[in-house]
Amino acid sequence: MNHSGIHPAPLRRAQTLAAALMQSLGERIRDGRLAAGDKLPPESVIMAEYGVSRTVVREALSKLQAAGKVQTRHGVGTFITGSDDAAPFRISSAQMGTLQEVIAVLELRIGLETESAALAAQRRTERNLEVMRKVLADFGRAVDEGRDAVSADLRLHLEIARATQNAHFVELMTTLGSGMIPRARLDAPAQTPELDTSRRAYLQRVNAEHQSIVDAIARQDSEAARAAMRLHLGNSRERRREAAALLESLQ
Amino acid sequence: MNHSGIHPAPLRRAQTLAAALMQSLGERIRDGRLAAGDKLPPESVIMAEYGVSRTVVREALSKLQAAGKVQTRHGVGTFITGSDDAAPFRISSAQMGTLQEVIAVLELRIGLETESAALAAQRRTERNLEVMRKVLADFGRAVDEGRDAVSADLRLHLEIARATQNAHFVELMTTLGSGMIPRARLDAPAQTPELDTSRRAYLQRVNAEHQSIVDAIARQDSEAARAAMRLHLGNSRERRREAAALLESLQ
DNA sequence: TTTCTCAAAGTTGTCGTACAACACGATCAT
DNA sequence: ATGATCGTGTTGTACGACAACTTTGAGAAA
Repeated sequence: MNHSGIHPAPLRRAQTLAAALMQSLGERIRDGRLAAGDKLPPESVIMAEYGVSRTVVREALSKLQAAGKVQTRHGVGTFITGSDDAAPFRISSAQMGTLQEVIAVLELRIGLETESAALAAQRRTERNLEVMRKVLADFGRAVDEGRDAVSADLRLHLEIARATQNAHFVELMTTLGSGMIPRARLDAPAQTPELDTSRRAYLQRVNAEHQSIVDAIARQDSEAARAAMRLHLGNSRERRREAAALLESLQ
Repeated sequence: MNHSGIHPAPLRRAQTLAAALMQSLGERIRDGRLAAGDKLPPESVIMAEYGVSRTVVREALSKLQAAGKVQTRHGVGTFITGSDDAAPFRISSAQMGTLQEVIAVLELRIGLETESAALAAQRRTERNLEVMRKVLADFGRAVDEGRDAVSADLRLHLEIARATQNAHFVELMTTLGSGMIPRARLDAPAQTPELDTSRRAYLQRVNAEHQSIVDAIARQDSEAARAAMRLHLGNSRERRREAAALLESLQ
């Protein structure tokens, strides 16, 4: 069982082995350890390196292929595609399966949206403010009536992006948001009364945080807006952690 | 060999059976014959319908999954995901034509990369540092020898993104970076001696800023790293403005 | 009756083996 | 020297088996 060289990281199990392997190989590519045009090791070698079956290797390669990162030629091998100038950034909701992934995206949003909030405070129009306040009300109503509040949440963050008057923030936020929507059921009305009251309390805290962000933007205090947004997303990250731990304990 | 029902189109062989099957299933989804939320038939049924092995079916489903069109739940089934074709985020170099556009992207980068630098300071490995220092040296050499320094610039920013250990930062930075490269000629050796000395001075200031970012990351001072990065990108924005004004006056 | 337990069935995840199809380089016959 | 042929390495497909996970429902316990 001599793997000849450095054994790769032992594949933190994401959801399936294939997904984990895809992630690992994807990192190798991003890192530059595997450059454009390079030939990947044969499937048999990858099998040995990671200690998985060929089924798993092939599924991982298949996903990378679908993602446009590699290209396979029958009887020859698999090659890294030379990032054809346009390497579009996208996040599929499938990737948001694990808590790790959700947190990773939140980290990105912290960077993006704190700046977004600060710029919004400087540049928001009255119209932007109107929309924000309307969405804020929608959110509160959704919470009271036990409806799904994720959509209103997303709309608020999108409107803040719009208020920067910089189209890139809006586009990027849209891309990131599309991955959030399918998680709606997680935030949907809970089954038991205890969970439901806890959910309401949770959503009301979220709403209060939203309120203070909008307030800061309204009075054009960009540093306060930045801080409020960072607090909000940081709290979201912690709440995710706690929710995951809670679900774990209920199991 | 009675497939019991309507035999689907006999799979015009695209390249591989799996690819053909993926295409066929993808059409069913787009057609609306399979709507969002629907459950696909079990793999065993698809095998029978198309007369292919489970290997092929699984590879096809795997590709659809990677494309975000379906989602599989272990022990339950495969389901159509509600139109996840959310527009991917991309920036074409063609968009970077006007000064306004360049500045808009820089604003985005300020948000993204200040956070990136802060996280990098907390999480960077020794290997990350090595690469950063090497790239820093490359940059300096390129400046001295009058070569193009944009590529080294990009590589440094990419390595900082890598040091966050969060793949999304790398992916996004790669996307943003692909739009920067074609601007190389602007930073290429100038024609006249006066412009050349000014260019050198400019690039040496950039290098100094890079140095202080890397220093902060090296000593794991995340707030300093954040500030240094913000300073760097903010200065870049101003330098762009000045350069544009200069070119304008020479016109 | 109601609730809980758990056993069974249905489905996807992984493994292993075998062979077919393809590409490429080396070898051999002419 | 040249061309055909074979061998080897690699990916594509098939089949069978079992593990892991969910859901459901039947039976046991309250």
